[in-house]
Amino acid sequence: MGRRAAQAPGFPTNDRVRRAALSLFALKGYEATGIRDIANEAGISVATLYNYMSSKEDLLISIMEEGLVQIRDVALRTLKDQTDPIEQLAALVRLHVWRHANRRQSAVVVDTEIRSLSREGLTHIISLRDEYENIWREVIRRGMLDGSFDVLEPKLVTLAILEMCTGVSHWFRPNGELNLSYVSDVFADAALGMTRAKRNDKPVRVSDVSRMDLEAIFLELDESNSSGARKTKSTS
Amino acid sequence: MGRRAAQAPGFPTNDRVRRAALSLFALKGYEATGIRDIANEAGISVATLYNYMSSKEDLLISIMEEGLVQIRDVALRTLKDQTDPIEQLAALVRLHVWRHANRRQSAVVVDTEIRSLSREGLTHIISLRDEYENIWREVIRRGMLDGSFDVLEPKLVTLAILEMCTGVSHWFRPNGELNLSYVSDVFADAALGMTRAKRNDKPVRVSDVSRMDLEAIFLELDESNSSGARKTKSTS
DNA sequence: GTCTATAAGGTGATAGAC
DNA sequence: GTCTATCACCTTATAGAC
Repeated sequence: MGRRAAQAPGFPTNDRVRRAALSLFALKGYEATGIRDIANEAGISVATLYNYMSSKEDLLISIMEEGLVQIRDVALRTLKDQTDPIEQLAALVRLHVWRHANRRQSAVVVDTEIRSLSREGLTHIISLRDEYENIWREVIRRGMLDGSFDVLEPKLVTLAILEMCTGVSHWFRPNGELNLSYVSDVFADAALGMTRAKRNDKPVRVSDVSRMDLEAIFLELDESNSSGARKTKSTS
Repeated sequence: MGRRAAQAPGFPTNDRVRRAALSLFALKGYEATGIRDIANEAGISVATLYNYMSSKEDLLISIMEEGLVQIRDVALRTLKDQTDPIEQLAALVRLHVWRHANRRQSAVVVDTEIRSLSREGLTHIISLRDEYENIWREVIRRGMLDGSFDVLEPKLVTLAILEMCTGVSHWFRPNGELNLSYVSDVFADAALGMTRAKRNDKPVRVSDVSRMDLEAIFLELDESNSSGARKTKSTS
């Protein structure tokens, strides 16, 4: 794997630890990442590392929690601006795709490391994930009731759309040739097709729904979060 | 994690090792699985285990290879029976969903342990996966040319459909309340919606395409494979 | 807050007897 | 083919000095 240069100092140690763990967990996986790797990447010793976390698993839990809470809150906030299920579904798809592309590390850890959790943390994370999934389910359900969507099985289609969008994190590269705004259009259009979205008996395409400034939405959230910054370990 | 009972004997040791590794890799992940776990699950000692594999990673590679070769071959064989891209896409979706539900362990390992491979095995596995993806891409491409499909970006939509179907392995339970044949219908319908599949200018639903006996297809393959059984380690 | 040193046990893999 | 015993190293986590 080779020795990586420690991250640039200047950031508080607390942040450096989180970033180090996040990038290593995303790259190699939680099990394959040792606490020496984390300490080294953060530029501190193993003993010092334990001043910023209570255990390796607690660090994982807090990283996953942050990611899930963030996307859940963004989703809830965004849905308040719209009432049309078609607009809402397109917005959810864009948000989810954006996050899985531009916050890839966080998304990957949330998506793949659930199996590394042991009971205590597991129930907590699962319940957060369920909250987020229920937001989607509710939009699909309402769209079926008002005739916007026509699907065989709302529950399954919800999962299908979610998995489809989650997959973006597997191949999207921030500096690649694909434009993220375009990618999120393609996926929103796919979701509208999957649900057979219709307005006035006419199929709806992505060009028929309004767009949104994803960058701004997540930026706003980043700011409102960093003011009340969460800690991994309560320091006395 | 607790001590699991070793698998019933009767099967050749070679098979028991493969089954043990497969189920443990799928359950806990490759990194979290020790060679002692595998040996214990297979009912042999660690030293004996090394008579049936050359290394833990080689065992992983051979498991992933088997899974990928199998689904690739099933896909190729099935496509030969049909020429209509719409029928072909529905068939691919059904096969992929079926496999990710009924051969869940194999599918999960193939989908999640790519990052555990180191160069040597990685290139081999990636090229197999690319072969399989290209089968899908070609079907979508042909469907676009003959007017069956209408998508914004064939490459992205191919990935989207694949990821959507792959997700089935995350929640499907063989003895749960969902009927697999129904699930594969829902997903085939979703894929037809995503691609805006049309025949004679009318949207195609899953009820408009022919079904197939998935059970029989995979059974046939199991049999043709077990005759020329692959070995993990060449025994002198 | 940060370090060096170390505890206590797990890791993949092998030697050599039977 | 299968085993017991062992190697060299790595793992998470902590004690105690500064």
